[in-house]
Amino acid sequence: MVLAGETVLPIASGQGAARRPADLAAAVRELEAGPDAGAARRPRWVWADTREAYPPLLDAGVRVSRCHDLTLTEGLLLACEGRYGEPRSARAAHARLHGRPVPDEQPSMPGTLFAPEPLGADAVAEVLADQLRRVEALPDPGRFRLLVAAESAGALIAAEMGHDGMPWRRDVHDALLTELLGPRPVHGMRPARLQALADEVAAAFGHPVNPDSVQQLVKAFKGAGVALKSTRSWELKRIDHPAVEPLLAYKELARLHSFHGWAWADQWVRGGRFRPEYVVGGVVSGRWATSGGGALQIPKVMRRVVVADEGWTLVVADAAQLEPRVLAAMAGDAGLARAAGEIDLYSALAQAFGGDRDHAKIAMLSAMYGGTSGDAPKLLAMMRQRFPHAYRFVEDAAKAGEEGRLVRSWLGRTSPPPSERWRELVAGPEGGRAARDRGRFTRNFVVQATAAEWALALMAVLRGLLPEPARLVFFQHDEVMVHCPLGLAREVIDAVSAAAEEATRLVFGATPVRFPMEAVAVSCYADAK
DNA sequence: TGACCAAGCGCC
DNA sequence: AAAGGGCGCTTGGTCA
Repeated sequence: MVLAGETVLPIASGQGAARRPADLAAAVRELEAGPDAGAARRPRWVWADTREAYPPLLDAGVRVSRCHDLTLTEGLLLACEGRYGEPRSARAAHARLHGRPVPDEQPSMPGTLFAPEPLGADAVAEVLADQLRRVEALPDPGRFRLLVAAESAGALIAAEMGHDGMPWRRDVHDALLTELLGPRPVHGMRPARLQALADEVAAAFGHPVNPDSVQQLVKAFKGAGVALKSTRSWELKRIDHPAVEPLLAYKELARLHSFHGWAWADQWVRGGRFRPEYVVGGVVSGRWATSGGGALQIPKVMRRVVVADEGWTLVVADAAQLEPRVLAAMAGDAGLARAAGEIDLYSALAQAFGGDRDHAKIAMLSAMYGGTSGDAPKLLAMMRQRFPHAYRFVEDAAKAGEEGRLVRSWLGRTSPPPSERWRELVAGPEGGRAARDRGRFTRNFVVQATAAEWALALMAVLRGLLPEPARLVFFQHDEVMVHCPLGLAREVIDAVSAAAEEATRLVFGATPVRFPMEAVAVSCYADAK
């Protein structure tokens, strides 16, 4: 079912002509809840961009069960086809289809002078048909279809989470800030506690220093006979000077104040809800990004501000050691898969290694991230010996990256090609360094991107299993949060486990690898761990 | 004055 | 506890 502007166009055969209902939202609601609307029979909505099409429906109280997002799909396809940089909007895709000049990528920001007419329903149907053809031409269309479905479901979920928002108690937030920083200052002033720490720093140096200025700090330490390469906190911790302690305290609190302080809450919290703007596929690996609100960087200390409504609860779940499990499943490494069949993967790994858990963890992370420092080389040799297939899998990805080739996730998300700049660097005297850097990136890409796919599948399945009026309200890479009435907690917790199993089956088929996802019901996010 | 970069650190 | 890949976001500082 195509939705373009105000037009609804059935594209399955024999379902009638395009129409422009007087009340679009009501028409969509009706089609979603049609007489024979079993879950599998509900329409799949095809539209240019979920970020534009869906929020008005949500505002009108309408939710859809599935969609095909042309823009997201175009991005996935272009990358896969080795055409990474080309504009990915549905409009651009349509222009290319007709051999017309392709419009520049145009973020639809408020205040843009030209808001182009939305693509017509026929054009949307044409782009869809073209995309479906291109998918079938890929080496593994089945997996890619799953990727498209999951990415599109993610777009629905992102819009819904932005609409519903995560519970955020402003009174608790204010109390926390006041406790740590002092009362809210008038605009532009430092909170009392921060000012006191800044004064302590100045006193330690014997002259005023702006603790927010790296330059001034380095100069001040130099004057005190301490040479510093940077003012990173771990470097500061190593030196002995009376300014260090108040400075470290200042840095931590100043960050809290400027990133997640009162001004942030004024902008992002309304009606007891924090409503971030998620960007699906905003990271090349397929992880989500945010375009405001910093939802993916909320400091742990802030978790006590996230409190369920009266009579409701928060079901919080995160996938344990997701990335090594993903590697085990992808590489088809029997030994690693056996370890990943256990709840605590690292302990199982340590047994297979004959070493301790910490070393097993370092070995695993080094393999996935390309670590070289400390004990990594020795532990990597062990990895290679014990888990040759898994080792080979990430080594191949790294080698591809070093040679400037593309790599793909399990479902077919494709890494960006190397830049011109990179090719120049690689040809130059310091070429080895640039090559190794890209190798580390592609090595990690195959794992991180596939982990993102699993998480997307998990959310898509979970969304379909949630009983009304439970809502997904937060997602952070491998962690989800559901807000629901207390009485539904058990059902939601079970839904999370079921969704993890189903996501694993969807993405990897039959595999001995387990993906444990333990959910807990808490009234406050801070109590979840 | 606005655009842009680097540093630094929060999250996974 | 960190290593290491990925990000967002703010501040200070530079440059046109």
